[in-house]
Amino acid sequence: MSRPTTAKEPLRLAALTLFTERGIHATSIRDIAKAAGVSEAALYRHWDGKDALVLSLYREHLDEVTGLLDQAIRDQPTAQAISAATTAAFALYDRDPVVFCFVLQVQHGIAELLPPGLRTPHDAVIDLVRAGIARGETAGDPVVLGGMLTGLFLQVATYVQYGRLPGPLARHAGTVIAAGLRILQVAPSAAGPRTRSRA
Amino acid sequence: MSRPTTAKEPLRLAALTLFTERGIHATSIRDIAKAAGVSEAALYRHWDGKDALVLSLYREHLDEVTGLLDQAIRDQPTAQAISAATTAAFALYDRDPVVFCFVLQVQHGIAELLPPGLRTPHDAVIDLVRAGIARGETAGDPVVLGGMLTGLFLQVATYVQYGRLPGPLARHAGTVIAAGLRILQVAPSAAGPRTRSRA
Amino acid sequence: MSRPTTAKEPLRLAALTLFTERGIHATSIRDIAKAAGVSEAALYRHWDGKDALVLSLYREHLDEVTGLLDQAIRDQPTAQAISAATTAAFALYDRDPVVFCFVLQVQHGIAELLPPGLRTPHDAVIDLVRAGIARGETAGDPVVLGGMLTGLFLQVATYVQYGRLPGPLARHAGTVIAAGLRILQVAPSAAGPRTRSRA
Amino acid sequence: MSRPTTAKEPLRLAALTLFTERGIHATSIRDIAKAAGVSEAALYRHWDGKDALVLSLYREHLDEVTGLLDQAIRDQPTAQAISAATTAAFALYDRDPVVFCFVLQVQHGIAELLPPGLRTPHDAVIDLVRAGIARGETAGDPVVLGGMLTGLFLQVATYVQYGRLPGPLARHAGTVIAAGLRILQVAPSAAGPRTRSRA
DNA sequence: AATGAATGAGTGTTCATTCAT
DNA sequence: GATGAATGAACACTCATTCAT
Repeated sequence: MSRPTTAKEPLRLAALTLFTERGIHATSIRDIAKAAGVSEAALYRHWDGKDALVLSLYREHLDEVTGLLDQAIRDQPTAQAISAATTAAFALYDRDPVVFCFVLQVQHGIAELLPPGLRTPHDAVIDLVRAGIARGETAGDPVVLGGMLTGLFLQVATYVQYGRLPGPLARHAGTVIAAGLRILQVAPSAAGPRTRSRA
Repeated sequence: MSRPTTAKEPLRLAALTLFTERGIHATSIRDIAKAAGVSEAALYRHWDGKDALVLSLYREHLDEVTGLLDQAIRDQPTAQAISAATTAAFALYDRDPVVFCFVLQVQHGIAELLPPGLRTPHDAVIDLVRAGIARGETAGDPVVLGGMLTGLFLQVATYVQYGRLPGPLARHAGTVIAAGLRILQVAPSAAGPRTRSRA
Repeated sequence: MSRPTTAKEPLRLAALTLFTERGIHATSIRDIAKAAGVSEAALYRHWDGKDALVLSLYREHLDEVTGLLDQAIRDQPTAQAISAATTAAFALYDRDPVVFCFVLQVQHGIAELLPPGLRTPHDAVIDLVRAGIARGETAGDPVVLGGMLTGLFLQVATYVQYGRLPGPLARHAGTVIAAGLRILQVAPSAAGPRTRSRA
Repeated sequence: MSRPTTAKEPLRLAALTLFTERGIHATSIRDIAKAAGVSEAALYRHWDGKDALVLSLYREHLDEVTGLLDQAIRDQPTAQAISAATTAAFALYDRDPVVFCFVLQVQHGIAELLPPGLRTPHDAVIDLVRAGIARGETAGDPVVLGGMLTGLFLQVATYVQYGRLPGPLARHAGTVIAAGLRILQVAPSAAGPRTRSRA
C-alpha cells in the first residue's frame, strides 16, 4: 500500500511516450530506463522483455480505445453514433495524444506480436456501419465504408499531430462528422446525440 | 549499355522492399545486402550510408508519386481531378504496392531526414481542393478537406494491404471516388468513370 | 573489499600495456578485451568508449609522473633537483616501464584528446630550470634548456627500451645527471649521488 | 619523358605528409589517394600495398638523413662534427620538417617492418662519438653519449614542432651545439667547421 | 523490488586489397 | 597507367537480456 514506489508506472509511461515519439524499434530498453529514472534490469522484474512490454501496453490501450468507441456507438442510430464516436476519439486525442497515436497509427513490428482476431477500433467502426446497414440507414460494403470513416478522422488527427492543421483536434470534429455522414449518406441528427432524425 | 553489372539496382530494390515490409529501423544493412546478393560494403560505394539510402529512395519515389498525382489533377474540374487522382493512385498501388506504401505510410525516423517544405502527395491533394475552392466548385478549409480525401483512399489501401479487403485496390476506386465527391459536395462528372451514388 | 570481481582493472591494465606496445591506433577494443579476458561490451560499462579510455589512462598516469617529478624537484637547488628528478624518473621506468613509455613517448592521436594547458612532465622540468635561473644558478632560455634535459634522459630510456643499451635504466642515471649538470653549467651537489665528471 | 604525369609522385608526397601528421596507423589508403587526387587502386600499381609504401618511404628518407649526417661528420674533429651535424639536421628540419619527423620520431608499426641492422641517424651520431673516443677527444660509453646528443636536438626539434619554442629550428642551433660539446667535454672549435681547436 | 556488472549477437561503417575494364 | 566496383575482415559501439548481490 504505502510501500516505496515501484518502477513499473514510470517505466510504462516512459515506454508509451518513447514508442509513440520515436517508434518501437528505435526505442531501446536503455532509453526507456533512463527516461523512467530506473535501471534497465528493473524492466525485467515487471515484464518478460521488450516484446512483452510492447504487447501489454498495446493491448491495454487498444482495449481502452476500442471500449471508448463501442460505448459511444452502442445502440445509437448511425448519425448519432458517428457523431459520438468522432467526438469521443477526438477528445481522447486532445487529452492523451500519446495513447491515441500509439494505438491507432500503424507501427511496424506490432502486427506480428498480436494474436489474430483481436478486436480493434477499426472493428468498432465497421460494426457501426454494419448496424446502420442492418437498420436500413445506409448501404454498401461495411468494411469499405468503415475504412473510409476511420481514414477520415485518422488523417485529420495526423495533420494536427504534424502541425499541418491547428489544434485542438476537437475544433475539426464538426467538419469530420459532416463528411462522415455524407459518405454514408445519412442525414444529420436534428439535435445532439440521443435524438434520431431518420429511420 | 548493360556493361558493368553493378550492385546498385539490386540494393535499391532490396532496400525498398525491406523498408516497406519491416520498417526502416528493423531493416539492417546486413539484411539489405543479403537480399540483394552482394556484400555489405558494396552499399557504401553507391550511398554514403543507411540514412542517405533511405533519403534517396524516399525522395525519388516521393517525386514519382507526387508527379503522378499532379499530372492526373492538372487543369481538371474538381470532379474529374478526384476521379483521375484516385484512379492513378490505386493503379500505382496495384502495380507497385511497395513504392506506394513506402512513400505514403508514416515511417518513424523519416521525418527528421527530409528537408522541410518538400512537396508531397498530401500537398498535391490539398492543391486540388484549393483549385476547386478558387473555381467555386466546393467550399471549406482546403487542408481539412484534402486530409479527409487522402485519409479516405489511404485507409482503404491499408485495408487491402492487410487483407481486410480483397484486392485489387482498383476494384474499390468507384466507391472511394463517390465518397470523395460527396465530401467535397461536388456532382459526379458526366465524363468521368461511371460511379454509383450509393457505395 | 574484494567483493565484486570487476572487469575494470584487467581492462585498464591490458589497455595500458597494449597502447604502449603497439600504439593506440593499432590497438583495438577486441585486443584489449581479449587480453583482459572479458567481453568487449564490458569496456563500455566503465568508460564511454575508446577515446575516453585513452584519455582517462593518459591523464591518470600523466598526473602520477608529473607529481613524481614535482615532488623530487620541489625546493631543491638545481643540482639536487636534476639528480633527484632523473633518479625518480629512471626508477619509475625500471619499476613500471609501461607507464613511463605511455606517458612520455609521443603518441599520435593523443594530443587532440587532451585539454590544452594540461601540466606535463615537460612543464615540471622547465619549471626546474626556471627556478634555477631565478636563483642565479644557471642562465639561458628555460624552455630550450628544459627540453634538452628532457631529451637527454628520454633518449637514453628509449635506447634501453629498444635494447641498444643494457638495463636497468638506473645504471645510467649517474651519466645522465652529470651531462645534465654540464648542460646547465651547475656544479654537482656535494650531497647528491656521487657522480663522476667524466661519463 | 613527356608522357602524362603518373600518380606515383603525388601519392608519395601525400603519404609522407599524412603519415607524419596523423601517424601511419591513422592514415588510410583512401586518405592518401584522396590527398593525391588519384584512385585508391593506383597505389597498388606502384607499391605492393600499404606496408610496402611505408617501408619504401622510410628507407628512402632514412638513407637521405643518415647520409646527410655522415657527410657532415666525416673526417671532422668531434667539435666540428657536432656543429656540422646539428646544423645540417636543423637545416633539414626547417627545409623539410615532414621528412625529418617521419624519419626521426618514433612511429609505432615501423620497427617490425624494418630489416634488423639497418643503419640509422642514431648510428651516425654514435659513430661520431666513437671516432672522438678513438682520437682521445672524449671518453665514455659511445651509445650513452650518442643517445644523449641525439636526445638533445630531437627534443628541441619536437618543442619547435609543437609550438613550445619559436622556429626556425636553426635559431637554436648554437645553444644545442654548445650543450652537446659540454656533454662530451670537448672545447668549442675556434672558428667554424674546418679548423680544429684541439688535438 | 531493484541494480551494477557482464555478455553474445548484432549495429552501421571503414579497412586494405583485388579485378574487370 | 589508372579506375570504379566489389569484397571479407575488422572496426568502435549498442542491443536485449541475465545474474549475483
